[in-house]
Amino acid sequence: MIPDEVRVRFAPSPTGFFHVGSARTALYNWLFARHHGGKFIIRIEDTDRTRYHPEALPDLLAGLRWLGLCWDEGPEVGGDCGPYHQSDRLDLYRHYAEHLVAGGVAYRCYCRPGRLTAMREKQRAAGLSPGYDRHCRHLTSKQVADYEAQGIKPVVRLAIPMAGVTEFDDFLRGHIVVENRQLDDQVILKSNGFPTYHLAVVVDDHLMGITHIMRGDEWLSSVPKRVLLYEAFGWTMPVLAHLPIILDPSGKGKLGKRKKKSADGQQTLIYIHEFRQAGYLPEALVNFLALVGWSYDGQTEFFTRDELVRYFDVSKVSKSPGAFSYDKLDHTNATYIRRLGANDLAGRLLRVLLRAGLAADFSTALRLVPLVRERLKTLDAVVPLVDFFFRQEISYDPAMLVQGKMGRGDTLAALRAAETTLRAIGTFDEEMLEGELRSLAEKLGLKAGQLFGCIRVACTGKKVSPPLFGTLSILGQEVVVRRLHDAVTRFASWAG
RNA sequence: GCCGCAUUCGUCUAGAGGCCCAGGACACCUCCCUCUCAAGGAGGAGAUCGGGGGUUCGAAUCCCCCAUGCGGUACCA
Repeated sequence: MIPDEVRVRFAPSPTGFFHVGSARTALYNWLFARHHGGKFIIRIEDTDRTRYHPEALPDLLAGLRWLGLCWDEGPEVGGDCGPYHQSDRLDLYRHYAEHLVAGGVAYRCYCRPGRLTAMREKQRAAGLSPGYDRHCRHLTSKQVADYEAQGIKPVVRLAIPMAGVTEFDDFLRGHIVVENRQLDDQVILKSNGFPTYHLAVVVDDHLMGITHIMRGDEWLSSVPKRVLLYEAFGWTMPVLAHLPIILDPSGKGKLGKRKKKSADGQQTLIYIHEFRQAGYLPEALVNFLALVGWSYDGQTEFFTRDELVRYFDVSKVSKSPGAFSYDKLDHTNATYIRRLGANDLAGRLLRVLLRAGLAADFSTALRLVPLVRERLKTLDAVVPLVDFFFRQEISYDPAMLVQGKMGRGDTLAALRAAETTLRAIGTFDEEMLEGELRSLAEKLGLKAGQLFGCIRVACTGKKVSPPLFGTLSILGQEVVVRRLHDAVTRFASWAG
């Protein structure tokens, strides 16, 4: 089952941004390769010139690198089986297509697109399965000469046997049998000289020595055509495993290629660069993605990359599609954030803060870490949580200063007392602050929460903030006193 | 329409004839902790294993039928 050297590939088509569903497929291939000490190859399937998107390839490679899915052969790294762009391998496909035509397994077809659409419409109207009517399968040499004389550029079609069955084994789904009459005489070489997917993939997988193919379920029904090609070439087919697709959070449809709102109106992220920008850790995304469709023991939820490599087993991949749960991703991400070392987290947060235009520095970021670490689902979430540390002015509705069961007079008195107390305090560390403010609350006849809430709003402009004493301590006496003073004046004029 | 694949708590899944009146995780609820929000701790609710037939002493696990969902049916991948 496992040959001397395992070679797997991830073969995306550069038609759009790197999608999280593709990323999972890439991940499984990568894990499989690493698990078996084999090679992970990237091949770019750019045979559809009409759907080609120039930003797709850079986005893909950046995404793979971000996720840590390094490849052994492929774009930018080269390898012995190149080129790794199908558009650079056109001669190869033509050669093999020609070989098939010569062997009678394929034939040239001169039908024009108009005739084909009309034919399909008629078939559909008649309640038949649409399919090529094999008009050109047995042309006389005179007919061919006529078409050629008219300058029609032919396509090459695979001549599917008229009867019998094609069978194959899928590592996950078992033995599958399809009747040949269900199969169409698929185009394998387009009139522009480009191959279609079916030919290119077979030729490349063979030439590149691919031993195992793991790809999305949507390809399962095209396998018989490939079996026929392998047979025609006399090549042995790699081991196939068709992976279940990833569904959107509702579990109803495929996680879309396009950005759309989920049922609850939340923005859903689907491209890898979006997860990156939103502050997900690549290691968390990898951990999460590994578990959509695969499980180790049904118990373990967190795996280091090495553990993933060690434990990954394709035979334990689920057969049924799974919904993408953003809640679970957030949970995984939050857990990874909590486990990060302080310096590491500080560095990552610093980048986010700077990107948000806040004048942060590393040492402040490091001091912030213990205050925010347990409160972040994503790195970006740090911005609204701590922005007040880096702003000169904060703004808020003075009404927020009034805490539950407090009147305006109480509030004003509390703010004034807090200002006085904190102005007079000697050391501005957490312990001292807590002691002073607790006794102040007592003196004022307030619950600790009431006083603290009041100060919180005055100093952060928010009802929710990191723990108060740590926050005040980092803010520093000068800023805290100033903000309390501002609060007193603002509140006085607002309460009028 | 035709063909193929799939179907265990809302979601991700464990489960490969008795260990399962189905286990874990997310989400949800309650309580504890508590300066807010989190995190953490302790509990709770939630699946007659899509439905119906078999096989068997015994089925979520094997077989058949049906239903539903998804995918394919392109000079797209």
